Amino acid sequence: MIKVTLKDGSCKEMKKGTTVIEAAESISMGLARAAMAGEVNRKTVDLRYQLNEDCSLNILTFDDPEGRMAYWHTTSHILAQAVKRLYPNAKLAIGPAIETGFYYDFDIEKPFTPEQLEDIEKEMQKIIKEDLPIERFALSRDEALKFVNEAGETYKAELISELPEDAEISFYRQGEFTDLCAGPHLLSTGKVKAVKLINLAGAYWRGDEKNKMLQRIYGVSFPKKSMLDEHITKLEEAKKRDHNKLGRELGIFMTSEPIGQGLPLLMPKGAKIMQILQRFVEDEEEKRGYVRTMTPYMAKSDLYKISGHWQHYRDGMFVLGDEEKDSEVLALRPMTCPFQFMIYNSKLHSYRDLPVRMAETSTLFRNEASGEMHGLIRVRQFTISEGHIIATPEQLEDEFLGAVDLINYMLDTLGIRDDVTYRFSKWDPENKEKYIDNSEAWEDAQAKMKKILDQIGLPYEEAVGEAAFYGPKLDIQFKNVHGKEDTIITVQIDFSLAERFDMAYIDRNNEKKRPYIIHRTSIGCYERTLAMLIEKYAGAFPTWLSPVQVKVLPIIDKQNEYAENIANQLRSLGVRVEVDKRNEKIGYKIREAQLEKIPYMLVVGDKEMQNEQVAVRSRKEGDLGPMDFDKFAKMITEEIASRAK
RNA sequence: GCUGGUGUGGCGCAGCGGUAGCGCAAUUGAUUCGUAAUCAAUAGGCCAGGGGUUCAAAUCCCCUCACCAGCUCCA
Repeated sequence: MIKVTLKDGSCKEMKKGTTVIEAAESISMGLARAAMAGEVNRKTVDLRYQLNEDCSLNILTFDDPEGRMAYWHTTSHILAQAVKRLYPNAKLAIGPAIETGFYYDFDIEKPFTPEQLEDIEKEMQKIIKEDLPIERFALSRDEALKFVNEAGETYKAELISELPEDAEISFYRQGEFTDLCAGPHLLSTGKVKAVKLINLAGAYWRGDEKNKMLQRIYGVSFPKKSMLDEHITKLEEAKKRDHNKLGRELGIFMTSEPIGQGLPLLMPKGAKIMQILQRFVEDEEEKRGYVRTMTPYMAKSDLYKISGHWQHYRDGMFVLGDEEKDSEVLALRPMTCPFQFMIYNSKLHSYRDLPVRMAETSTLFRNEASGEMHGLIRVRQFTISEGHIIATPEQLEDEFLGAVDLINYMLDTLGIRDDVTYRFSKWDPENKEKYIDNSEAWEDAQAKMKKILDQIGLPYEEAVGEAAFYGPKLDIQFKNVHGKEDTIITVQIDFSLAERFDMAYIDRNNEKKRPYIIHRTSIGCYERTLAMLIEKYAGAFPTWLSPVQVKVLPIIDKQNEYAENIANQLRSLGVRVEVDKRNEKIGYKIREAQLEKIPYMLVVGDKEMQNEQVAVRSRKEGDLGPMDFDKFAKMITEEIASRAK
């Protein structure tokens, strides 16, 4: 007998060799029905796993992330089985569970059509109905290779051949279908209930664009139909917040075919929000000791050759002129660093001058690949709250902390602190040609950064291979409505460009020293941040950010003059106001203002006119009733000044 | 850049070989009205652009451009 400690802390004696599912059955049949996988001594295991010694056991259900993963992973096998039944020539690549469901990659002569997707889904339903038991078996590496080669599964063979020679390789079989897989898996195909194939996409084998493009099918599944319906509704709701749709509907931005891809036009409302953000950032930077620069939008290739951008990012730059024919070529700037470095180098610096904090509201140009553009998130021209801190090694830590503090202040004020995650982006020592080659300096800079991050106590995730070519980064990540993560803000430690630009300061002992450089943004790229704010607030911005803060709605034209008067008084207080003088009923005017997501509507009729009042209607709370105008003016100006959320 | 999908009046869509339609918005007129849509009339489109097939193309084929999702990339 062995002792098994359960989740609630209780201890249960079981026979040696009891499987996880048997253990679950001994607890309750309900739990056994819901069981998707097990967790033994904190490691996720299959339901078929045998308990051979004293251990802790937790039964994972669909409510546990790992349980859900097992459920979705099994569904991906059902997908693969259905595809093999309908298209026996399809070759299997990989089919993992992901955060939002699962996918499977196939190599098939002709890409799938959406109609075929329906057929595949139907076949999956059949497989579920057949309730095929899922069996696990293991083979030696050689046996496994023989097995998949006989089946003609060349992608699987490639995967197996890279495993160590003594590896024991597991397979899962359901009916006529067998797949190489580490598991865990459910016990039979009938455990899967509601399935939906979501979309089709191309994906390179092993994520490398040099490899063949495979056909990827994404899907999701749930133990109950109602859960699937709920999930689909949620996806649809999220799409309604899509900045790319909402931003256009609300007249924030537009695109135009003759202007070109990745070149959005900010319309009056979008430009107003941008200006508000920009003033906010610039004022705050000034308070925190930054000086401003304004540097050229282009430079000779010579500059980028010094920085290394010409070598690393030539393809991503808009080059003006022909390198073959012209004696010199210019390029639109893809970043501001070398320009600010030139300003730094314009004089000799004492250690007493440092740190130098330079900021610029900087328009940049990057020739993103044609398939990359997305609304305001990935564009070819954008404006960034760029800046560089030149510091002595002793100052590095404090300056880094200061940069993070500024960022967190921005995130708090915008009300998005809880919507972001922090990523510590490191270099990839396996891929040296992507980076400045100095292993020692990399490890040193990363160690310094890690120390600072740990000291602040930010909950960060490490990401290998995400560093800039000149140094490690702290990236602030935001997930868009489609669940895709983008970097909005970044702080980088640069140990190498000071060398390339021969930047220096004179220390206490009258010796020339290399400074450290921190590349940082306050609010990131304005366009991207705007996109994020649209999605966060579903277009209903906090009052201080709203392009139109108040709409005055006269009930009939008799009150137009009073309405204008009210509007002008508010304008003189710095409030952004419009008056709706159209000959429409009040309900209609309210409806339109509400759809435009304007924070306050002021209804004015005879009663208000007589009493110097306004009937306030809040976008959030509806009719607030009549209020003295002065009181409303005080209320809204305070709300704006405090940047209330 | 790659895979797939989409492109029809300002917006949302229908039409898928036989003279371009609906809803909303817009404009004009009437209505002077108290918290999410007043009534009526009118106007608006070389069906993304170019080429081809056909007696005939929004509709079929080819190319280009743009938009969407995914992959790859992202200083």
